Amino acid sequence: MPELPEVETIRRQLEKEIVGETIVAVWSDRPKMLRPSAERFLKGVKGRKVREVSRRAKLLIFELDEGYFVCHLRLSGRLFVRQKDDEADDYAHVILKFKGGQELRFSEMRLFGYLADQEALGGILSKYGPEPLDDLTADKFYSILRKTSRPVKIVLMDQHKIAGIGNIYANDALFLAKIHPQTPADKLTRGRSDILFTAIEQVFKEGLKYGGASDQWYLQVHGEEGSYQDYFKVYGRTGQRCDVCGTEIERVALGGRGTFFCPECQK
DNA sequence: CATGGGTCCTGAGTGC
DNA sequence: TGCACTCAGGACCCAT
Repeated sequence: MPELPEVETIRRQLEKEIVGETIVAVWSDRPKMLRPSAERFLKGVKGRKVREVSRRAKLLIFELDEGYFVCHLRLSGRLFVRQKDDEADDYAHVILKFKGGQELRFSEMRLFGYLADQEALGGILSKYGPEPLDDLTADKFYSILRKTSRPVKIVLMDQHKIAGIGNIYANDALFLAKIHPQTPADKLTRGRSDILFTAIEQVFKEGLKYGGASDQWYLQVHGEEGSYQDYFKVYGRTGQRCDVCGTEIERVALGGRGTFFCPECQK
């Protein structure tokens, strides 16, 4: 699932590919993926030029010469940069067509992802928590954790508390920090909070270094896979041996999400 | 405000 | 081989 490292990898690639392009048309066979509606979305972007591609949490933000729109990849979303005569992409439900024949194709098997204009977003961008690689500090992180007794993994994944952490990196960061996912957030000492904060930075940097994790659907803008999935520590590794102690990795459900940990290293 | 459950959607996986 | 069924999963919505 695209999390901060995957979305940031795509952002960096898009920045090189589509800045300066002018949107001349939008095609879709699933108009519900365009917000607030296909008609209004089209009206907001047609004829506009892409000035910059930025990111907030897991949202890609396309800054235009007038206004902006965003894209959320949710579970199985992919963005491909293609030429108009390139062969079709599976599950491509929205295509932005640029002047000159280049295209930005939004492929989304589960149909949870969306493109939204400013109007459809309301104020949601300001409701996200701090960016882990940017404005989050060890102090802020500790103060977030001590305010709730929910399991620490649930807190990590709460976008309103901290932005950009999803299931893969939450599991792997907790493993690196040797913290059990179910630990109540407010039971962590300042020292362990600091270790977890560093672990989050570490797994995100590693994810970025490998171009993201392509364990299910995620692909980069030309269809390449990332390779962080080859370096998963616990995520998706039920029954395999822990790299540190050799104990079998376990899986439990926490908040309805698959949760992976080493019962020996993470107590 | 904090918390937890339901919901969306479809391919993959399971059982027969 | 193929059918019917269940499940995963991010974030929003709603009830408590």
